[in-house]
Amino acid sequence: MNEHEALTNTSDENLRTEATLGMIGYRLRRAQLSVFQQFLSFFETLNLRPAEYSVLVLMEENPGRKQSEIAAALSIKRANFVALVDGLEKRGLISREVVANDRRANALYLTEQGTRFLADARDVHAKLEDDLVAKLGGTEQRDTLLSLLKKIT
Amino acid sequence: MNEHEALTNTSDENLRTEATLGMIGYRLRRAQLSVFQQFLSFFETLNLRPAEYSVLVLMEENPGRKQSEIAAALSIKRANFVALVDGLEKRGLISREVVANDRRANALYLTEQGTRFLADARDVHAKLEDDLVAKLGGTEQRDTLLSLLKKIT
DNA sequence: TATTGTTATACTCTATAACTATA
DNA sequence: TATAGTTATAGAGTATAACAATA
Repeated sequence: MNEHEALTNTSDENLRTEATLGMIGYRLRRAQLSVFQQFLSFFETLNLRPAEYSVLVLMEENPGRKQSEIAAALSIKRANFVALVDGLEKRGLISREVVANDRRANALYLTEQGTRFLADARDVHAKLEDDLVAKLGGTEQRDTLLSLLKKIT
Repeated sequence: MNEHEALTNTSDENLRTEATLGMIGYRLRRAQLSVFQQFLSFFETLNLRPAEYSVLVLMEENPGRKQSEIAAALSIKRANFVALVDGLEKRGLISREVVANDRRANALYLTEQGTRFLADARDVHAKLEDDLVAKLGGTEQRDTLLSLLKKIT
C-alpha cells in the first residue's frame, strides 16, 4: 500500500475529460486534425496534401503571381515553399515562368494538366465540404462556424 | 512578351482569397495555429506547451492513472508520451509511482509543486479563454463554437 | 500471448541563416 | 542595400517497429 493508494484510480472507468474538452484550443486542435485526416483520406487517390490543394486553388484564382506572393498569402515561409512548388512542377501541374521586368522572380501558372487536375480536386473537396456541412447540421451552421473561426484568427 | 502576359497579374493588388478562406479545413487550421501561438505567448514565463498543459489538467482530474491511459485520452502515442512525462518529472511537477498489482505500469501523480504550478497555469489559461471569448463576442458564441467543433470531430 | 513502458528511427511541418542573382 | 528564390539545417510533432519486464 503506497502513500497514494487512497487517490489511486486505476479502474476501467473512463477518465474525466470535462476540463480538457472545454478548452477552446484543445477542441480546435482536435477538430482540425480530424478534418485534415478526412482530407488525406478523400485525396488519397489524387495524392494531394492540404497545403498543395490550397496552393493550386490560390494559383488558379491569381495566375502569374510571384512565388513569394502565393507563399505569403498562405503564411508559408518562402524557403519551405520551394519544395512544395518543386513537387507540383515535377508532376506537371504548374509551371514557373520568367517575369519580364524582374528576372529574380518566378511567376506561377497552372498548366492545362494542372487545370484539369484541379477540377477533379475541387469535386473531391466539394464532397468533403458536403460531408462536413452534414455533420454540422446545415449550411447555416457552417457559416456560423466560419464566422466564429474568422473572429478568432 | 510571353504567352501568359494577358493573364499575368504581378501588380501590388491583394490576392483573391475567397476560395481558400471559404474552406472549413483551412479556416480551422488558421484559427488553431492562431490560438496555439497565443497559448505559447501567454505561457512563455511558465515555459509550458499546450500538450503539457492538457496532460497536467487531465492528471489532476484523474490522479493515479497509468501513463498509457492519460496518453490515450489525449490521442498521444505512448512512445511519444515518454519524453513528455520525462520533462514534467524532471521539473518536479509530476511523479511516476509503482502500481501495486501491475508492476509493468506507472501511475501518474501531480507533486505538491506540480499542483501549485497548475494553479498558476490555470489562471493564465483562464486569461487566454477570456481573451478568446471576448474575440468571439461572448460566452454564448463560445458555447456555439465548442458545440460545432464537437460535431466535426 | 498480450500489455506497459521504453528506445530508436523516420517522416512531415516549420523556422532561421546564409548564399546567388538580380534590383 | 534590399529582394526573390534557393539551400542547408535544426527543431518540433507524429508514426511505427522492436525490445525487456511483466501479466
